[in-house]
Amino acid sequence: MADDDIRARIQQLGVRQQRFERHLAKELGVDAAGIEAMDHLISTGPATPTELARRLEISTAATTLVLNRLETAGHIHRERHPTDGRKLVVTAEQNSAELAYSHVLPMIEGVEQLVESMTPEERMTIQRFLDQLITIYDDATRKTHQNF
Amino acid sequence: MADDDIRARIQQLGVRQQRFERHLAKELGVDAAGIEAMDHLISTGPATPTELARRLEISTAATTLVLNRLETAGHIHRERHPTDGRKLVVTAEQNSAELAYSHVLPMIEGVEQLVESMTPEERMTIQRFLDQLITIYDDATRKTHQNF
DNA sequence: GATACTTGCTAAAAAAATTGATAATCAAGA
DNA sequence: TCTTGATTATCAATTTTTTTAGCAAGTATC
Repeated sequence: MADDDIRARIQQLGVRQQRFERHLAKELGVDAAGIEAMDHLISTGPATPTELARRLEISTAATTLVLNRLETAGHIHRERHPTDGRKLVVTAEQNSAELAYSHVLPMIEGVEQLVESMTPEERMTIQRFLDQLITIYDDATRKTHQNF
Repeated sequence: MADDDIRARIQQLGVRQQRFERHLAKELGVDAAGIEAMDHLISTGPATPTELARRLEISTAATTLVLNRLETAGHIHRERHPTDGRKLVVTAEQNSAELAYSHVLPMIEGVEQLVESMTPEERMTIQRFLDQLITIYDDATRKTHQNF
């Protein structure tokens, strides 16, 4: 019976995450795809448009438009790749990165405090739980694909 | 330091959830909004368009279009509200509900097994963790709103 | 060096959302 | 009762964002 409670909470968490992303997007004046791109650029560093397309799971054509919007807004800039002339390197502007980070900070600090408030055993429990949950979603996403 | 690991996992979970939803949408031939609407109708029973709009966090006009698409595809039907002539009652078709459920089943069973494999203490830890996490996201989403 | 692949972009079209307006209904109060 | 104001679902027009298809430039492989 507790399964249902936990599953309901997992779903609710997903709802909140999406809501937070949309909120962030509105707050910063960019669209949701732009937020995800910025997030990737900030947390993993510069990337090429194709890498971003894979990360956002949209076409490279759509990525071009996302980057156009971000560039127009002054949030990123594109440079030529030093060795591969076909590629570009997309980098988040310092100012925009800091602005975005400042908006995400409350969430980060909240999680930080929450994790710190737990015992090492609890942390391990949570970590294992999350890992297995991710695997479950991955498996479930592949499952029906394989009917072909 | 473990905070970062856990936060990364939380984010990854969100990515998988969205991916699963899109996968489901493609699998069933409806859009993501339609999936969420069906989910609500199946798990909480019939609802009015306005209720669905609130749940999906889109306008009632957009909801009308979502319902049109679902109705055309034979996944739902609309009836007049018994007491309030302005309202409609949207109900999921039995066949579609079962079909949708069968596609979500692998995920549900996975979570079920995962929860069953844990001790009562671990379950409580997870539950508290998820509850607090939801609260953190809610707070973070409100935060910058209140700059006005 | 010729051929095939990769990369990022453009253009046209499709998909889906928003905003604003409208018709029908309800709820209260004069 | 009737009228005023609010609510509900829809429609129409516009905007936003994505996809598909195709292309030009660069790279790699043979």
